[in-house]
Amino acid sequence: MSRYDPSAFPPFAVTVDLVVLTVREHALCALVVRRGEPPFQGYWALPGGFVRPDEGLGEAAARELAEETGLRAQANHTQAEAPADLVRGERARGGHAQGAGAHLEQLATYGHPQRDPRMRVVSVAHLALAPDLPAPRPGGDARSARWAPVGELLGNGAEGGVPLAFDHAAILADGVERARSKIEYSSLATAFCPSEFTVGELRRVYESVWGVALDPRNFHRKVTGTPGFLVPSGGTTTRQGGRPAQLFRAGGATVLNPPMLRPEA
Amino acid sequence: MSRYDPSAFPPFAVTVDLVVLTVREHALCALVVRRGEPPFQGYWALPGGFVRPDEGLGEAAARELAEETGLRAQANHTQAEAPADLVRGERARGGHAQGAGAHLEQLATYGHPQRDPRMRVVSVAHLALAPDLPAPRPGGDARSARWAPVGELLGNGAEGGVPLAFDHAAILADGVERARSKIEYSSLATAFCPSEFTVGELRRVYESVWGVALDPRNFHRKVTGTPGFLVPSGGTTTRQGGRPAQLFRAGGATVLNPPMLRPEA
DNA sequence: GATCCTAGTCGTCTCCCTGACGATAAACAG
DNA sequence: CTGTTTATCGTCAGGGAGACGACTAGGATC
Repeated sequence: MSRYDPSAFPPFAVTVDLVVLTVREHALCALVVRRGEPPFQGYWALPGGFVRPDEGLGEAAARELAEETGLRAQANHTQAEAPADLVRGERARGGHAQGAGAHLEQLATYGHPQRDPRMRVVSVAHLALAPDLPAPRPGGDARSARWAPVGELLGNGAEGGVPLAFDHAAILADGVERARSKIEYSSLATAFCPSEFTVGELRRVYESVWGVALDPRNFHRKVTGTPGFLVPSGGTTTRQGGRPAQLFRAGGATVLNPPMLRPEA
Repeated sequence: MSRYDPSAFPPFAVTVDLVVLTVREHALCALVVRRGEPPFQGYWALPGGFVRPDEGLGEAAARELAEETGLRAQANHTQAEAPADLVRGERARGGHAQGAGAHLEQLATYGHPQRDPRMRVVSVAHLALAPDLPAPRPGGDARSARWAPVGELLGNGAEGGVPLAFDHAAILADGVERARSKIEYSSLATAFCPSEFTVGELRRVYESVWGVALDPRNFHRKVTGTPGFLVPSGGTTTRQGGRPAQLFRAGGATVLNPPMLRPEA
């Protein structure tokens, strides 16, 4: 049989959906937008949209991310096409002032036949990690958008929390789990921080994403002892009440060996 | 703007491509089929095909896997729709006689606009791990198929090895890298083994996938000491020249904590 | 049958990482 | 000056992993 018959193929709609995560007020938050039309009118949903005929999947995700948040994506590793104009994560983190940058990577693809009641839609979900935005008003267009704590969306306890449209709760759960596991063995937690940050801020990122408390002394020893994870930027800060802290920026290392251990047992 | 306009959406073709890996003669091998028509006529390619209008992505991958190898897929964790008739990996490994079973999971999605010269094709790649098949003749239909060592396909040294069709070399590379990293922190290496196997056979799986030599004594201590990884089945074997080895089957554990460490530094 | 070879299994020793936690440093609030 | 808060440095014990010796139990060879 002809495996790629160009004339007779079942047509699908292809979209990208975004799990955009940030840490706000010691809580892991996701960007959600309110749907203005059926189906799921009035429900909160992940931002996303159609992939255009002439753009790649990562490009579409970066475009949607920029439209929703103004963040310039730094397309990152993983698979698929990496357009030449998007630098790879390893180089980007070091080079640019990443004030408006965010980590972006492909998450997974969701294509259940009935996931959209109107037609066959395959959605390539992407995961974006962003520092806390100075402008909490994300939506670029008229739809309302907000940062919602993921615990609120997924329902950490008994109830399922705020119901999300389509299968977006599952997508969000997968994205959160990916972020949780990935900061274990990569330096990705720095994507939640501004370009300069303290060890304490980085520790609060880990604590917020994992939902645990970490020992400040062991954490400090670990992150400053891992080669390439952090490089001191020279300055110090006096943000909150205590002793001024040394400022760091993300080093060149992308993988952490040995990894950060998530306490749990 | 209307994000999900059902009437005007750009149509895409959606396919699944399979990275099917096995270990044969102390080498990691991938299943490739020869293309009988243009483009890339005569090239080796990954098996795959169109997703049908009424089937999910995992279903399509399982169907293609069955068509090409006769393996019954055991759809595994990760995201996306898990049809009710496909058991999840954790339960399946324990329960069934897994003689004809293989691990199957979604890998990543590739959608560069020009990846197929004829039309816009988005391919949802899947990764399958199978034990060495008794019947080395995989193809179900007329096309020729073979198990090729991945080193041969990807060109571990200077040259790029056998050229693969489309972007299949990149997909294969991603699949191999996924397998290499995943056997570190999961019990997935047992998917390369028959239902009963020895510690030595499992060690040779790790050695073949990673391309390194492991200390038999430390490996034995590690795998037998990890709770839930292996359960003794009672029997022993006298395969090759040495002392008979104890037989095991895969235990219920899916994640390895602490992980197997891939020597490298 | 004695010997060699091969592969499997058990132990030991050391090093390094981690978790637990005490102690000191440097800011600010009263 | 004293208490509070956060940052940073040190110490100590336990566990896991690498290096490697030793023993076991089969077949092959002489």
